[in-house]
Amino acid sequence: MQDSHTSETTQKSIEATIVSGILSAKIRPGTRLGENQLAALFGVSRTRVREAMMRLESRGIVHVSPRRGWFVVEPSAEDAIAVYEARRIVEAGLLRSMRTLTEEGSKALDAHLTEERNAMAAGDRQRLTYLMGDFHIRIAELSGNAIIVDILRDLTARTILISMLYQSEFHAAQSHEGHCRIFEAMQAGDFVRAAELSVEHLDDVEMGLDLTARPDPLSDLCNSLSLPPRTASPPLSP
Amino acid sequence: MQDSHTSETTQKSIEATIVSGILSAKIRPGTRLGENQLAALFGVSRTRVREAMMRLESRGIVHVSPRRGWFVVEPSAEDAIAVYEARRIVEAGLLRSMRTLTEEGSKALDAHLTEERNAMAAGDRQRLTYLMGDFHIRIAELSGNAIIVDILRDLTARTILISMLYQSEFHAAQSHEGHCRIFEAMQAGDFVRAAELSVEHLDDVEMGLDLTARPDPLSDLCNSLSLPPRTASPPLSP
DNA sequence: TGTGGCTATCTTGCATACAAGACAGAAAGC
DNA sequence: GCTTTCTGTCTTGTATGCAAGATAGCCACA
Repeated sequence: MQDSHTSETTQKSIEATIVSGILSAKIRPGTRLGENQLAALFGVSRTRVREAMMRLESRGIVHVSPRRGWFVVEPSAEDAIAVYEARRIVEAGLLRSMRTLTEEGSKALDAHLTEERNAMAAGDRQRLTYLMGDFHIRIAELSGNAIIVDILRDLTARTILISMLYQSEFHAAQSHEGHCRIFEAMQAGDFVRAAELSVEHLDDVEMGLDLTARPDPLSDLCNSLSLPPRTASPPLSP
Repeated sequence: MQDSHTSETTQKSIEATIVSGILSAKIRPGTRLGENQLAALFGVSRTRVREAMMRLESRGIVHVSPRRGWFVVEPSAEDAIAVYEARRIVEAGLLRSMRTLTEEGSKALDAHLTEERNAMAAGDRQRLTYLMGDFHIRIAELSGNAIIVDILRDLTARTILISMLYQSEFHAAQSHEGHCRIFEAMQAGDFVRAAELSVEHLDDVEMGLDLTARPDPLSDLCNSLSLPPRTASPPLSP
């Protein structure tokens, strides 16, 4: 699910690969997604790449600058606020709609929180970013409602892009603590409390952002100079 | 916004036209959307039609049957349940997140409810279907959150498709009454109550569906025989 | 009369070709 | 040295061509 070019290039693998790359913080906001590069990477023609880009655009993941190229979105401060507001609405509504936490669900969340702890102990920041977002998707999966899962996956992807732009430092321990408290409320069957905690948790994370910072203080520069982004792994190299 | 081929064929007009057609119940579920037909209708090449179809597919509005064609989705009974559940989650979360109802918002909703009454008096069922769905979108617009508006628009489109498949008769008066009660709660500033009423309203509508009915008892037949659907206006004729 | 298979036609899937615009870098002028 | 302009290159935008598959209708045949 996370390597680029499998032998069988299925219909939506380009789309899924890019979203997966964002969710695991391997693709930065503003990353250029050239049709030719992607076509070569996946061994297909530009046509199919464009179709994937169109779908991703309708999901709010990429945007096109006419005759310049496709870019992973760089959410503005207003966008960031809207995304967090949307997440509060959907996640609180979701938790409030829940009635029971199944045994499997409890185990799944427990295992997830253990993974979070392991990643924290290992200092694996990229994996941690992925897990912190995935927790909320896991909760959506408990509901069994694929529509909500899709919505939250896309919102989480945008959240990760936002955090890469505006989050000066990563309070992983605090987020993990928030997740644990939400889980405890769910285990206690108090889904109203879980919803409230979830809203507070999202408020906390949003408050930790520096939304006064320009979205692209020097990532623009990097792109202009055709330099790779300032992280360990280059965006889409095989 | 509702006629097919304007002189300026903008980037997303195909997409918007089809969604608009569904929202106003002019396009039935299962309607075949031939690439060639749409291309001719909009005066563009199949390429752009395909791009619009791709975006609509990612929004859950159409689906493709390989080498057979594009079709407006015919939600299954399970899909219908998931859509209503998702709407309850999002709309209840939305209303609970609201704090005030502005003067403009109150006027907009009031005007909308008047339109509903007018359409009921005129017996304009198609317009009524549109308005009944649009009420919920209007509420989303009050929040000023474009993400939530988009989500609810797509869910509403699917809701209308569901009602065309499973709703034996249309209790417009009952729905209108529900909308009025939600509006009253909002005017009173009681958004928790408004959220509860919204959930009940959606429950009522869902209960009015006959989900045991097969999704396509004879619309399949109509398509197979290349007959127009059994409504007044043919799906996409100019 | 019913049934099986064949073919003609129509559909989408996918690649490619060409056009138009944006950008970078060089060259020219001041 | 600085600015301006021009041109080559690279990008996406769009149409078109061809191939593969699905379907319908016809024909042969039992």
